[in-house]
Formats: sequence, structure tokens, C-alpha cells
Amino acid sequence: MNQDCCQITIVDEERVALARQQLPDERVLVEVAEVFKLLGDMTRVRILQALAVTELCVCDLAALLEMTSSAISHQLRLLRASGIVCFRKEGKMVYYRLDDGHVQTLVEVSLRHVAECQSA
Amino acid sequence: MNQDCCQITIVDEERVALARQQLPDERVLVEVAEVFKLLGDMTRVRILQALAVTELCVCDLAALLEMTSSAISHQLRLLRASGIVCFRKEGKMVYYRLDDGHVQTLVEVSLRHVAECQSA
DNA sequence: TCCTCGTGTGAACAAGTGTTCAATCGTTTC
DNA sequence: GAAACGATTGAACACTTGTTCACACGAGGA
Repeated sequence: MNQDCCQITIVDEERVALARQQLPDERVLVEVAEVFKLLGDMTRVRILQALAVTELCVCDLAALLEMTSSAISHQLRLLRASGIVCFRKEGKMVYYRLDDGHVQTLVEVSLRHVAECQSA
Repeated sequence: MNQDCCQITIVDEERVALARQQLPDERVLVEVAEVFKLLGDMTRVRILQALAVTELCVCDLAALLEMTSSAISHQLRLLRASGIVCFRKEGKMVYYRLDDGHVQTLVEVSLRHVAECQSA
């Protein structure tokens, strides 16, 4: 039986080699995880759900989610940096909206998954 | 102008009300965030990518990702609890595979999003 | 110009998370 | 039965992360 350097038995070398071959580039995986990490927070999910309905300014979101505008602003900064939301300035106000249809798709698929798990 | 209890001005009550109305149930949002949180980790993303190719046992995954089987097992436990992966026992081995097509869709959409952001 | 108000930012703290280590459980094979 | 092996689990640790607080910026309005 083959053993790797870590003394862990590889049961099926072929399958492992196949999986390794199909594994995307490390940098891509990092970014994929990064996107999901951003979506993996109640506050940010609620922000995105709200922005999926209509564009909103920071204080709108703060009132809607019953949080400080500072907390909202911090989260929006992260979402902005990853190209998930974009903004539009109008005087003192800054209106945010979803930048990308993919994000909405992700949330929708996730909602479907949760719905199925609950019914099962 | 209206003010809520937190002294934050609601700029557009109509839009806020609309967004609030469309906001899914709190418990659903918690679960959605939970799913994304699970996908928001490099190790788990790599596990899922590997399992998208073929079913694998714990030690296969440990060898593939160059990690201890203990670390892999901890992560698989979380993925199992959320119905993202399922397993099949065969003697001493436990073979894991994706339980749900939705998860694969999520990863694929995310990959597309990342690809577009890089090209832009 | 001064003040107000919406927003953005940095430091700091509490809470949550992933890995390691050691031990245990089941199953298979001497 | 005992040893070997794959898998699982709990505690502990370092590390990350979300919110709060205080303050700064910038755009109107008096």
C-alpha cells in the first residue's frame, strides 16, 4: 500500500489524482471562498436582500436593520471592495445597489436549498 | 421628518417599507447565512470541489489536501450537519459525496462571478 | 463662516472559528 | 482476544471577525 509523506494512506490513487487534476487554481479558490465568506453573515445577507429589492442609502439600511450607520458602512465597505455592491452619490447621500446579477443568483439558489432542507 | 428610536433619519420610508416587506423570514435568513458561512472557508471549498469530481473517503481527502484526517473530519462533520454532503460506510472506510445539486450550482456561479471580476 | 447631517474610518474589544493534539470508537485481520 | 487502522470527538490554542466608540471628512443650509 502506498503512503504519502504525511503517513496517511491513499486508498484510491486514481480518484485522488483525478480530483487533484480538476481542482481549480489556488488563487481562484481563495477568491471563491472570499465571496462566500462575505455572504456568510446575517447582516450582509440582510443588506443584500434589501438591495435586491431597491437601491438604498446607508441610513435607510441602518433604519431597516435597526443598526448603527457605522456598522452598516463597515459592511458596505467590504461588499464594495469585492465588487458585490456599487454606489451612486447624490449630495450628502450615497445610494447602494447590487453590482452583479450573480450575487442575486447565489442568494436565490441558497434560499431554494434551505427551503428544500426544511421540507425534507 | 420622521425619526426612529435610534435617531437615524429614514430618508425614504416607502422604499424602506417595501424592502422590509420583501425581507424573508428571520429564520430563513439565518440558515442562508449559515450555508454561505460553510462555503466561506478554503478547506471546505476545496473539499467540495473534490467531492464534485468523485466520492472520496476521509484519508483520500486528507492526502489530497495535505491535511490531517482529523482536520478533514471536523470539516466534514459541519458539512454533514447542514445536509451539504452525505456519506456511505464501507467497512472501516467512510465515503463522502455531495448531497445536493444546489451546492454545486453555488460553487459554479461563484466561479463565474470571480472569473468575470478578474477579467474586468 | 459656522453648524448640521450623512457617511467613512481606525482602534479596541468580545465573540466566533479552524487547526492541532490526544484520546476513543468501530471494524477488520491476525 | 489483541493489534492495526480509519474515522470521530473534545479541549485548547491562535487567529479572524463584527460591532462599538470616537472622530474626521464633505456637502448643503442658515
